[in-house]
Amino acid sequence: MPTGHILPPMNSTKPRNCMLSQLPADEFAVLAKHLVPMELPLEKRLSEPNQPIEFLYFLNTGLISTDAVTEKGEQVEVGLIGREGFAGLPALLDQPQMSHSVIMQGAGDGYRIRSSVVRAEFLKGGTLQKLVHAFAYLQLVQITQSVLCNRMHEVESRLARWLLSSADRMESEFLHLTQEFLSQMLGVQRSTVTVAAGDLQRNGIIGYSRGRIHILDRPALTAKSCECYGIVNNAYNRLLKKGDNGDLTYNL
Amino acid sequence: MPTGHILPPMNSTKPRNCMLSQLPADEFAVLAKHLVPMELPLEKRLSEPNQPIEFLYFLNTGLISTDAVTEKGEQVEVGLIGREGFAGLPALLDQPQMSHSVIMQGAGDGYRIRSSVVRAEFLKGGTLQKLVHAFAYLQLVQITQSVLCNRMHEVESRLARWLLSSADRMESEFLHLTQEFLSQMLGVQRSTVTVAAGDLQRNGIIGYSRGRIHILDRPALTAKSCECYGIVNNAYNRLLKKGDNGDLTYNL
DNA sequence: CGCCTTATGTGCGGTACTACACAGACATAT
DNA sequence: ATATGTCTGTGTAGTACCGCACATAAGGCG
Repeated sequence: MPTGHILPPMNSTKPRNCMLSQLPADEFAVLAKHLVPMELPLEKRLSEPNQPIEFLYFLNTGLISTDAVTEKGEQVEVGLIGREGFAGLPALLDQPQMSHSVIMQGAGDGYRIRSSVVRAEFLKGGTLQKLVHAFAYLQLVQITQSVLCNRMHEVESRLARWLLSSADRMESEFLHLTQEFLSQMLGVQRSTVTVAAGDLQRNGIIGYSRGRIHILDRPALTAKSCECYGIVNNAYNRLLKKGDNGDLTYNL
Repeated sequence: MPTGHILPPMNSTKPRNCMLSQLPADEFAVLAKHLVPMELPLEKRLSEPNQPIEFLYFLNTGLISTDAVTEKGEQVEVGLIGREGFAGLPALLDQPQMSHSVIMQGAGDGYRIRSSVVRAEFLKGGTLQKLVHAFAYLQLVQITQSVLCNRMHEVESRLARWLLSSADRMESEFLHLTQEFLSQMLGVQRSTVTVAAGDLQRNGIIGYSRGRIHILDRPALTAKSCECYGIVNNAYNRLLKKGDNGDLTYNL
């Protein structure tokens, strides 16, 4: 039953990553041998655009951001990943690369594992496959909604949506990001973020200073966000259940 | 060897849909019993937002557009599907719905099939699963790039990208769409499309009249498009090979 | 403490669109 | 031939954001 003992540092505790923790013992055992626990500091890059995806990353804490990039250096965030998932989905689809950069957007820790190991287990069709499919669906919903959102909704709404989603995945109302960083995620000018964030600040909805953001009034922030937040959030709530003990599990 | 004989109307010919045609005989036989051939006229709706996805659609000819929608009626296209794939991917991930509307954007024909049938076969892990993974990857690349494109690139480039992609999937330089329709796909005003398309027309790059668009100068149109076209196109070319006989096959 | 770096605020001209209105061109039905 | 609907062109006012420049503030560190 207690499977975590295989892992050196997180000894005798189950991974907080909810895909790993939800695996039956036999499936987990296969992966556990290859999981390398590690700290994942802010802005650590997990994979580079158009480079082979050698490793997957399963978070216990923290937040991963995947960003589409162009050669010109244009960059926009397309997805957020917390402990409900992992980075490197294309590798499981047998595709070694993507024009993405994947980066830690909230400091935390997790496991690195060679993608070929997970892929082999994924193809066997057990619980892991079910979990991956559910996670892939959530990513799909998220990215899809971002296509529409980036086209139709204005900066302040997108900022609100983005702060809420990040806080949800991080399970924390405190985020560490500068306006410069935010502007890259949202794909707007830094000074545009200043204006939008300043407005939220003046209304007491968020507080921030030098890269430390604190969500003060979540209902008000939700009201400022576009409906994209609700649509994506509903999908997460449909697929994931959070227990009183802090466990997060997929409804399979 | 000749598997098509199971199908009433397309008798003794293999489906042009390249996922179906590439299946080994035994896998195809399982699906073939349930495939319902049908004409798919322009603007036929294949699934409605937030409704159960009961059927998948595999095209032989024509073009499917998937669009993200909001309750307000905002709408933007997120993906194009031709005979290299099918509509209804979320159903294979065991998720019955999506806030998408799926519509025929180029008239054609194909097969309808109950999603549960395909899902059962998909989970067995044969060739079908490989094909679905490859197709899912292509959709992912496409959608992801659209997130960035919608944020960063201006209408004329997006229009050019979009015309090229549609023509690629349709395998035809003639498209049937009004500017009204185009404006919904691109998420801009109809009159904005008039201006952008008028510019392309004046430069002899495309010709159009009352919903009939003809690509006249593909190199010039490519030059007008943003690099998103190239990025997505490269992914298609990596994964799909087109034979001299018109066959389209995935490199598995 | 003063200095330097990093983060944030603010202003200003320019632009790519929006929102809306209306007119002309063409297509089809009566 | 006339009517009716559909598609396309054009103009005008307004706005959200860009692009850039520069000012201010807030730690970090000697």
